[in-house]
Amino acid sequence: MADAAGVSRGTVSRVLNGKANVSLSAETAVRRAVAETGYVVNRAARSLVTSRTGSIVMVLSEPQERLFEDPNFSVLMRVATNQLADRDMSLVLMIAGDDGGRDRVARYLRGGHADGALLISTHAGDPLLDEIERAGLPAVAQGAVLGRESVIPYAAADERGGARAMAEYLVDQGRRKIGMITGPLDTPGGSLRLEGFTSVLGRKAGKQMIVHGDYTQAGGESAMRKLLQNVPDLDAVFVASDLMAAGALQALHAAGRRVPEDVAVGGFDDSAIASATRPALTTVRQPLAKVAEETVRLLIALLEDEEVEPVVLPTELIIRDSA
Amino acid sequence: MADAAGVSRGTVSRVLNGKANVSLSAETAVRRAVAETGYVVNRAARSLVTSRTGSIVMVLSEPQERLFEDPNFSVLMRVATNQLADRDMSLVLMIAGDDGGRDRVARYLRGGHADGALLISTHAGDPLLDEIERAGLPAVAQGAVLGRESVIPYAAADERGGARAMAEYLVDQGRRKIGMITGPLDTPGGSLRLEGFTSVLGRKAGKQMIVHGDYTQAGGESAMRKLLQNVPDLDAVFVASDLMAAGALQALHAAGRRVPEDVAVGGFDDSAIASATRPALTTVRQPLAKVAEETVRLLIALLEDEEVEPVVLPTELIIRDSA
DNA sequence: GTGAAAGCGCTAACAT
DNA sequence: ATGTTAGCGCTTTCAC
Repeated sequence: MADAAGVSRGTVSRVLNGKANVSLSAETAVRRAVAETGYVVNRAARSLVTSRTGSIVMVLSEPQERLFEDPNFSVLMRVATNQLADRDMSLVLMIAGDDGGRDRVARYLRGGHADGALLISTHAGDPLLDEIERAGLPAVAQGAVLGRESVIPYAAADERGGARAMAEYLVDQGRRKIGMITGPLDTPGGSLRLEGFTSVLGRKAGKQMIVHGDYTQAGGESAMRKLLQNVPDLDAVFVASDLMAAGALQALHAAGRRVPEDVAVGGFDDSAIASATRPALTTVRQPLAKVAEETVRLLIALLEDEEVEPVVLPTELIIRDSA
Repeated sequence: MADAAGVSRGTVSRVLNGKANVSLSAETAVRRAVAETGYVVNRAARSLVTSRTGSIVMVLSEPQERLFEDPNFSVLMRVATNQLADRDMSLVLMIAGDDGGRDRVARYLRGGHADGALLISTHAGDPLLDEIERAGLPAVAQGAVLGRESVIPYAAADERGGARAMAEYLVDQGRRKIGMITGPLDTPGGSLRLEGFTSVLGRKAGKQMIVHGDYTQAGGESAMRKLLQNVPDLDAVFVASDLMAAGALQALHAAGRRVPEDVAVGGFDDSAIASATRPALTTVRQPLAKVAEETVRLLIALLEDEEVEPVVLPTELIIRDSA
């Protein structure tokens, strides 16, 4: 390569890395040679000397079943690959759904195989978090990591605000007995949406009005059954995800309740399923693509040693037929 | 590391790579030292000398909108990361949705940055295919790549058979005017499901009975409208994906047709949405996880220079309420 | 069975 | 502004 351009290896390297102190003629010669020979740098060799890998890991901390269904995640993936590709970095995917997976990810990170980590739906108390902190690896999360909000920067939708908007809407519609089906409380979507809900309902959000789900459709269905059992005269329910809401609709249908006449149902996410259910779901739209973009932007900033602050983006109430 | 174990670097390498000619005592010493020092091999250095990268690329050739909604894809991803992680390989994700993306992937492959490629929903005639062939890179596809069935091994569901089963079922139910909404014809799901359908309906599958969709819900909805316009007395429709079928249900509802009384609707995939629609979809279940497993198994076999044959797995008719 | 040593392709420090 | 050179950490001959 250096021969083909008639310059030294050092100069080739300088051109390829955009370093200063290269004459125009040398640069032209190198670029021409690169084009002619189809030369591509060997990343392994570069990585060996720079000790940067040019790749970042996307860590999915999710029990298997959710991965099948989560819409957020594919958006983030798309945005992340695109945005990283622009900087010639690549995205490595790892799943830390169980101990074995977490171990693998930890080994991988410890091995210095990645320059940074993108944390997806990491639960509070995940041992991986200590590992990352100890390794001093730049990391950002999509959605706040509960309890680590100040150490791990994140971008997220305004979970609390979105939930509050939905709760207020249901109240404004004249609903009096409003229940909630939450997500797992160790996820921000689980606890923050609940917080938003109770901040509006106050003491009316009694213990028997709240049932915890697991973000699956089947989970939403059984949670709804339980809620109906707890509170037979329920007239509205706020479900923390559209998928669970779809399950809740089925349970309500099976119980002979009309939606929205007898029971109003509010979802969260505005995922594809929201407009497919019957009745179509009134829900809270999350600006997923924007959240994903911001998440990646934060990581890139971190890699360049810039200061970063968490980003919280506004949600939007989408009114359809279920409430 | 070599010092810590009291042996030479060469011996350490032999132990770590499971090579022969290592005494038990040396092996024990090395393993102990590894455990004590927390040593992890430097992949870049290894890669530099072996010229294997230890990673494989998953190439998603999909216009952006589908990625949001495709269920197959996350299953494959999960299976692939797990299965590759078992062999200490990592999965790099690339999206080749447009020319820019394709270029990036091509550059990446040409640069020898991956040991193999996992092709997802690659369309017939994708220029990337030539690139891969030229580079001699081991590659397998999920779903047949139309026109390259014999050069690119693949694992897939029996698209044709599944479609045939659905068509036969609709006929057996006494339906006479059966339409179809297909996927894009340059995808195996598009053309093979159509083939299965016409193989049963024969000349009854006239041109105006077939409308092409794009696998999106909105596309299914508009395709259904068009179909109703073409054939007002339609009494059944086979839709090539559940998501499009959800759209079709909405169009039918809007047109005042009852499902299944007036029009029977059959879907394909048995994805999460199939049981969420009302009425719940009668559909064709694809063994996604199995397909994903087989796809990865094929690639691994290929990496080890074994002979591989395409794998086609049986589908199953799932009868619910829509037909 | 094991050590010594060459070298993978690159970057960065040092000369010039 | 550019060439020269010393490694980066590993695997792999080649001796022994």
